[in-house]
Amino acid sequence: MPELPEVETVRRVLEEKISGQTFLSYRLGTPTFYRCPDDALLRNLQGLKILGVSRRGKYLILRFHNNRELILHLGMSGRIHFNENSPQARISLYFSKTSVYFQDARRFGRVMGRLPLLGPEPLSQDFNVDYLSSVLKNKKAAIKSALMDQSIVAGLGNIYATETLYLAGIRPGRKSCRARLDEIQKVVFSAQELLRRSISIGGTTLPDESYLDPLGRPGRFQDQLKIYGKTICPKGHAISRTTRLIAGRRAYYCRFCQR
DNA sequence: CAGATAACCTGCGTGC
DNA sequence: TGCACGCAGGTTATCT
Repeated sequence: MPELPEVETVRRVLEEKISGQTFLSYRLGTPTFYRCPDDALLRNLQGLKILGVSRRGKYLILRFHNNRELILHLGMSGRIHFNENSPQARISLYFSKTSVYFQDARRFGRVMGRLPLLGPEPLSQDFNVDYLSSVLKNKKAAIKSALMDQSIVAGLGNIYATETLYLAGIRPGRKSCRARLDEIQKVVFSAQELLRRSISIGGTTLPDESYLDPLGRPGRFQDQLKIYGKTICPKGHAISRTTRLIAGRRAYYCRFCQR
């Protein structure tokens, strides 16, 4: 489900709903995430006031008093909501006035104490042509793999990497080191444009509705996708797919618009 | 050591 | 109807 714009949308709702409240207790589901949260980590946060909710890449950061943090990652199917009746929640967080439920069918979500090492935020000044070209120039891996590598840039997943490469006119399987400077400029610009526009309308909710914000609202960016999940590109060409897997999945692209 | 691949886990749609 | 199979927005451990 969730890439940067969706996580950012979740962050905004969460911050609005729980800032200033005290973290009272929690309950783990059975089974919980497949990488279980550290019980001591959660225990040690009890009684602390939550100051706000931040985001880094696809990670949510609950900021507590005393510089303490709780990191959430939604994985593929994770969803945050406030509905009382959710016995299947993998974890429930009880704050003084609000209960937060973390649902996650596939159990790939995570609750942890610290962030992993991440590349720059794609919407920050640090993500620019100089940076990206210096990283890509020595890499032979497919450019799509590079864009989805969270240690290179934090927040792009399958949907936004696919769309970015379409807008930049680059095939997903192209070797990173074979991207020209003007193309890398387009990658940076397109990714930022996509992410900004998507955030402004609540992210992407695909037809299966596996992403909804914490209040159950869908995003609207799916209407602006150019090739992800499509059979033809905006110019009417049939979409192709790579025979080889790239970053573990088949990559979709237009062989006329992308070189 | 970079890069590719397998594994983690559950649910849903498809085709036989 | 039942069942095997493929596929899904992600990360990470393990290979080559």
